[in-house]
Amino acid sequence: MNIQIYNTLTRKKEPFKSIDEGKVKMYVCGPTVYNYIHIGNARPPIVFDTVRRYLEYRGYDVHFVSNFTDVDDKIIKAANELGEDVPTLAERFITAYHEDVTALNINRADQHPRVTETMNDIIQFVEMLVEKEYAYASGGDVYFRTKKFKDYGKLSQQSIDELRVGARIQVGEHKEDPLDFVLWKAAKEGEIYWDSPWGKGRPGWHIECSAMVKKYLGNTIDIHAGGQDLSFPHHENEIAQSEALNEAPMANYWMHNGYININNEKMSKSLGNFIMLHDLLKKYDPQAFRFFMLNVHYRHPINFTDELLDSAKVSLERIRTTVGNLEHRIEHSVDLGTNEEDWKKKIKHFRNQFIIEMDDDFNTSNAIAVLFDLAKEANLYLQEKNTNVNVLNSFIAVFDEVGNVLGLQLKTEQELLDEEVDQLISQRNEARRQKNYQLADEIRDKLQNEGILLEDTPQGIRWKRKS
RNA sequence: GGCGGCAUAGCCAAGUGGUAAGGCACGGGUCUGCAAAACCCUUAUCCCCGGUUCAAAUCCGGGUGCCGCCUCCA
Repeated sequence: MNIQIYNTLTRKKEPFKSIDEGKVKMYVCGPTVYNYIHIGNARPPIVFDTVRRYLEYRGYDVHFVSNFTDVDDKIIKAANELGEDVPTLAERFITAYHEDVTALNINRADQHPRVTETMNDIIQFVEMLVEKEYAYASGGDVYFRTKKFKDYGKLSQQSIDELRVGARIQVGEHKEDPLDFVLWKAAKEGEIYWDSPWGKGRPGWHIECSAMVKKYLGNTIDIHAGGQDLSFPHHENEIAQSEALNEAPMANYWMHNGYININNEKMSKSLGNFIMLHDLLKKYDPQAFRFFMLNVHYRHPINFTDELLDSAKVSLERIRTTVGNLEHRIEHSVDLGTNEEDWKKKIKHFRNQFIIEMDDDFNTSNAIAVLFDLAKEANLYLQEKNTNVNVLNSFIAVFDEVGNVLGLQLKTEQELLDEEVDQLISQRNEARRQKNYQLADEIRDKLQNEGILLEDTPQGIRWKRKS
């Protein structure tokens, strides 16, 4: 079996083969840090964190790099508006980004390079492009000579001629050709700047990724990923810059995730329907949000509504309840059931099925369906009078293993009850023994109001916190 | 105008040639002191019209509807 990846470059699923056996070099375009990220921005980190986890699960040593754009027009504008300087503002939102994304159980990249810390490499990169005549300085700016790069348009399947028809030169630009794009931008009066061979300025948007990929991962990497909207012009331009200079493919596999809509509308400033992840996470379980995102194949659009997120939360809860019930059974049962091997075989089947689904272009939707199948099987097992601790543990182990790959915490930590609650539960047990169901129900209601749900099982009481 | 995507049950969503996964919601049942959890049952002529094929949600042609990119928005 082999992992299949849908490659935007070829518009096909292809068997994944890494450049160096057992190793994967992967780059994901990161955020421009001028504000909190919105929920659409959260999709690439979630999706590609999951891809990374899966590749690691399959035994690859993954070198994962994701950048921060910490200086650009939007940041400068935001900083001006807030009366803050650019580095302070960027730093603030980088910190916020890490907080938000950590809540979603997204692992840190091996490197998170910033534009401002990669300035020498960027300048060098541009210089080399100028030397090769793929770039030219003009009026303090430097532009990429797009028509000189013959493969231009190969990622987005656009012909240069068609593009040229729609392109336009903005007033005040010094391009030779409308399709040329800026590599280095001269600073306006009062703007933050870095010195360069072309005067004071800052990098254009696309060049940073080319420079960072080269610096941290090399000329050709295995996977380059980002949101669908980045494929043109951002990734197209990255390819042009990098391949013009390196004379080697920039990445073997290009992966792009789909968009998120809000109530079936595109998120946009004009519609005023931006949802900041930061705000969402105050109200919702981050795990439920991650689950919600993974429940849809990464290349398909997702529609976000409160109802759908609620529904995802209930779905996730179903699996967690099963895992909780398995754990509860271990604590409250020493009975040894028979046919241990048969059950273990079944469990193994689900584990294999999970791998088959994920191998198929990271089909998390199907992988999650396997989790529900496993939950059903576990629930059936829990209905047996005698259960075997080893089987229970095997179930839990697979939930844990698979959950980890998806970045979902399925095991609930066992909290200790505080004394008061503990006492109430004892009182209720006593009341039930005496068939004083009125009192028993009163206590149950009281605890429910405090957010503690009681379930009577043949193996004794089980409680959980209301989520 | 160019490039591309999507249309599957009340809702969400897999499935890309062999006769429709999974979840949420709804209804019925079992279990329970009652619940909860769980299990069982029920629920789809796969947007329309043609065509190819023994066989199509799945391939081809033509419609209809929605959407994205081509404007530094993931």
